[in-house]
Amino acid sequence: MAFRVETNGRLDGGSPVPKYHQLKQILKEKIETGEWAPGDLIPSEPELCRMYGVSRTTVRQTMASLVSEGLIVRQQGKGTFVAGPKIEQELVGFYSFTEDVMRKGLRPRSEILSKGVTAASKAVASKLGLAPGERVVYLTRLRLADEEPIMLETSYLPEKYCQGLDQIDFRGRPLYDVLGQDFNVELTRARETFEAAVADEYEASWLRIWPGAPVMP
Amino acid sequence: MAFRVETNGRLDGGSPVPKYHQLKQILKEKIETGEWAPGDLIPSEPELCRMYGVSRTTVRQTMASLVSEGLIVRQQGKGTFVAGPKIEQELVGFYSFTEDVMRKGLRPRSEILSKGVTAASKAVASKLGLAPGERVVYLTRLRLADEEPIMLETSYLPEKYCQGLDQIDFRGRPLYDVLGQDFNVELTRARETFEAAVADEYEASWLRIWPGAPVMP
DNA sequence: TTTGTTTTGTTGTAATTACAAGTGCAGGTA
DNA sequence: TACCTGCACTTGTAATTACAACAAAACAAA
Repeated sequence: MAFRVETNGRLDGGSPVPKYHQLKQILKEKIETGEWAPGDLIPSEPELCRMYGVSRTTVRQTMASLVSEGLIVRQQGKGTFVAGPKIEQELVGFYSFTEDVMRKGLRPRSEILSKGVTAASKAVASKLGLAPGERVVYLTRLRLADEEPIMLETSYLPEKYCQGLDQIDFRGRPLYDVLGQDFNVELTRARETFEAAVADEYEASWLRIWPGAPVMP
Repeated sequence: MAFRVETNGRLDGGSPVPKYHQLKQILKEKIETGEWAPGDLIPSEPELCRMYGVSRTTVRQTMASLVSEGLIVRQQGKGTFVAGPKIEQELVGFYSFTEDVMRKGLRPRSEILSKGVTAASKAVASKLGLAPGERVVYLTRLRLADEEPIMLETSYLPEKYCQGLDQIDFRGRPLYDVLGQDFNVELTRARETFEAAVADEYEASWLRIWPGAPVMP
């Protein structure tokens, strides 16, 4: 006991399962069990090397895999952080379709297919931290890049944060801009669902003919 | 001219854009232009090292990226091959959700959210090679793996190939099985749209509460 | 206080080396 | 023929080294 080495355990080198995969499972578990919560800074590469007795090569191979699975986010000079659920990632990480498309040199545009206010379903309410039945604003937008339909997006927001949202014309403006400037909504309380990120030809043509279909749950 | 070195050109080391990214663009272009066709065996790692004057580290970094984008497929001992287009992979390559899920050791299940017959819109008609207004069968299914909603899928098929499809109970059976055995439909005439391949927790709960929403265009 | 510089710690890029493991073939052996 | 062994070639795993790029805090100078 007294001389127990401060390490989370060496990885099994003789095992047929590669070290980077063993390490990946270990880190994955820490994330999934909540030992490492979303937003947490996780140990740096050199620390992990020491903790598990592997080279930086192996640690980085593990990290790359976790990044591609969307479990962690890395930032040069700062560190590696546990990613929230994808939704949160894109919102809290300040994902903006408009900016994203512009960065690629394309012209972004949104078509509002439907919007309004409705009572929150149980599922939506729980995600937004509301009581079931509380009123939420919904918004379904077709997002286009250079007039090419790219994404169908449905957003829910608590109505109490968005009085008058339906009068706003935010075509061409990022939704978060509108909310931030005009309503000062706390971003972390917004949730969105994203559908159909695929942009293949057929999907596009299918989206194009959508008139204003009633897609609300 | 006479002594031109047989190489595809060294990469620019002084450039701010990393070598593995430069190489990635080069290989990507060869694939997208068709110089390397789907199924082709592309140069081995040592060959690429020689051709572009980079280390195997860099080549492998490039390859990993292309694999994650689905442009190439690698096989230990054999080599690296150009992957077909995704759509083709999944449809013409006889993609079957049921088989795919079973291969992963999970129990596949489908819930039919809506089905019926309608007149083909112009867009759908053109994709299926029909005259506008011809009748098509539509089918919206929620696909589950071990009771976890994974995919929301809408299929269109020409009615003339599918007389009586609505009487069939194909829960648990691959759609192509049903069509192949009972209707002998030519697979290449089928088209599908895939939505929401993401399986994160929130998306799942959102799908779960979908009663049978009218999602037809 | 404000600004600029240095230092420290982080991830990113890259080369090099070594061996393991899968594939296919050529050649030898029973 | 049938089987096996070795060899050549492929990708996979892993350690090591070096430096670049970025971020933030600590520090020094105006």
